[in-house]
Amino acid sequence: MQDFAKVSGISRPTISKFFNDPGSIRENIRSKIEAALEKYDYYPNFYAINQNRQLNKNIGIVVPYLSDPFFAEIARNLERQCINSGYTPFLFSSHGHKEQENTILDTLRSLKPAGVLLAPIGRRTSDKSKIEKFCNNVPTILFDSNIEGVGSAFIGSDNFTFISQTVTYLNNTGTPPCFFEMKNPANPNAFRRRDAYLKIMQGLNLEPQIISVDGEGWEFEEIGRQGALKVLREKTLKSDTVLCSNDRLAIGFLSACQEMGVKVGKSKDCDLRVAGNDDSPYSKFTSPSLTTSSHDYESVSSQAAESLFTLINNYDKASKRTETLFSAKLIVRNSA
Amino acid sequence: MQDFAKVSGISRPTISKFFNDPGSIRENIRSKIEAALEKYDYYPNFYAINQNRQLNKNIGIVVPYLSDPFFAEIARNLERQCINSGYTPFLFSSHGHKEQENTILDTLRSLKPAGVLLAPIGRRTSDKSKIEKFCNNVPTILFDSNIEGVGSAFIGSDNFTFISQTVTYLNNTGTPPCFFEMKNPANPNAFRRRDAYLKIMQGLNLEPQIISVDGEGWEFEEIGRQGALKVLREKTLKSDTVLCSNDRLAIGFLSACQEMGVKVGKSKDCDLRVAGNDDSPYSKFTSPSLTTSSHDYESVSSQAAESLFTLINNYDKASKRTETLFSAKLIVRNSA
DNA sequence: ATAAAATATTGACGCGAGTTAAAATTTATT
DNA sequence: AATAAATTTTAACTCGCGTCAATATTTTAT
Repeated sequence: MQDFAKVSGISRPTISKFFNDPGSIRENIRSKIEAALEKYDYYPNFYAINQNRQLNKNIGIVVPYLSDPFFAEIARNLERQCINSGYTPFLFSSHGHKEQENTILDTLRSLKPAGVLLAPIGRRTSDKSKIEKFCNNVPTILFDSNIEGVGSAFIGSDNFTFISQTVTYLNNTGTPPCFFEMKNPANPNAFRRRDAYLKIMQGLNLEPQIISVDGEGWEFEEIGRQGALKVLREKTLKSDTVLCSNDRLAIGFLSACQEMGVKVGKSKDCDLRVAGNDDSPYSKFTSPSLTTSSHDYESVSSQAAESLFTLINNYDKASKRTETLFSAKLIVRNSA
Repeated sequence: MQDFAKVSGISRPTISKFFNDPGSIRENIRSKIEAALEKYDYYPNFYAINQNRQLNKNIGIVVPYLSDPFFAEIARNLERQCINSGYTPFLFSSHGHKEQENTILDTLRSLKPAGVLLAPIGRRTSDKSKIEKFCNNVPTILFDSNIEGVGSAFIGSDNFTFISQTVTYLNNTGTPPCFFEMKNPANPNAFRRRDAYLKIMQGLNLEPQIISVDGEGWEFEEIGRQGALKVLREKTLKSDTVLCSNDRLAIGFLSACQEMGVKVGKSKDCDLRVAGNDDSPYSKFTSPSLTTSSHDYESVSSQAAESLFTLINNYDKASKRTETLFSAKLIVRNSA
């Protein structure tokens, strides 16, 4: 930078100011710098920049599993929000492993970002005390999956409305649904959905049936398919309507139905109605297209990002932890 | 680190050595450090670590669009490879925009990573001279999408085998296919696939039909669906067999067929056969399940990672640029 | 026990830009 | 034109750890 300052005819501190906020220096000086920049192709060193800075512009984004289209979509939105607000996002995926999540937390601690947007792999799976300690050192907003009392805020979707809307709809238009889920879900929202299903069925004075299928990991479609094949073969379904804990399981379920010659849909000649949750980008294109509940992706991500930005700018002033839940929107398609 | 050295009773340079390679110091000293680490929870500063280092362990991974399941999958594999080899991967998505790709390149230049795995958004879309300059400064391996002469190596899939296998198979089992694609594809491999289709049909002495549908961006399913609806309504298909340029378009095509009551499959009562390319994670679960060509994800990613690691360790010795293409594997399912 | 080899300690410098305070210069105001 | 206000320049310090050379201390081999 010293060299660049010399050749551009501007003092080093001014150059430094320029890179932090080009608007803070006088027009004629700025254009001189810009001209020199064109000519000499200098770029500041990331490590040196951040070494002795009080507040940098780096934001960490952590999701449990980036190959899941839901998280891919959320991550994409969050990155965009950060970029638009002048931050540099660093994206990490825990790959569904606690160890990886911990490693990422260590990396981030060392990166000392201005803030972090964290979707933990789960209250029961994550290393709670580690995350707690992390949040005490780095301004952090939790999203998607809540850990009570941890982080400065939580922003997510209201799993109860997901289920209640759909159960009500399915009940009003036909048989009340049974609930199809993983016995050991990778994502903790599944527990809340199961609870919601039970509560709502109870409220409607209906007998619940929960089908919990085997399988570990994040290959939900295959797990759903295998589970559905089993259920369909053994004919253990007590209802002709199935509500799946998430869309990816539902996609697997639909695939099994096709394989078994079970016709899915709303018309009279159909054997089964199947609904999902999450409105994954692929649900619109299944055969039949999947009836599901949609996250308010846009609201969740913009709210999470906004919360983090204000948190960053007011980190000294302590404020109460907030939890924000966005309601689901029922998306009626052809499968139920 | 000075403080930590004091309380742990070990000298600072030794602590420094410990963090760079715990195996390089004596057992008894190491365990002392580890004990102190437990007790005092010290972690080194990322910026300071990298500031005055000759070779760091950071690797940049850049993909054009992370919400595309193909890139999500490749990125996941690449990250794993890096982690397993002791590197810290930093993942970036260009979000399909040249400007974003350029910004990422700037960030990476400043990050001075040991190496970069880059999948450009495309020979025609990317800022070629910018990428070229970048590659002169940072050890870079290109993957997925080649830019002739740029980077130290290219690793990708052989688009020709994708198409040739499938065309041959479709031709042998029924009508030769027409080719369904985007007029202005977001991913440059589409051009190679189109060319391959033409060449192969010519070689077989068959009349090609290319259907190029409108639409911009990365929402391939919807683009495929709209395009298919148009084609099906206008009955412009000259063949009862459709080969789609990629799986996501095919998924949209299948969705349109379902909507129009067109039956897809291999049996006699079916109207159409549809095949895709890429073997996206969702293709197994469509109705009917999608016949497609599979990338050798594992080989591409491990080869790309390995190439980068050896490049990093031999950056001084100049070696010739190599191009490695992995063949596709035909995955016959029910749609064709 | 002694010599040789391997490792640890001491002390000091450097990385490259952020940051600050005082002095010098430019621009804006009266 | 004189004064006040806003920027820029100068000069120097800082950040935390990598790195290196000389020295001291282990460990291993003889």
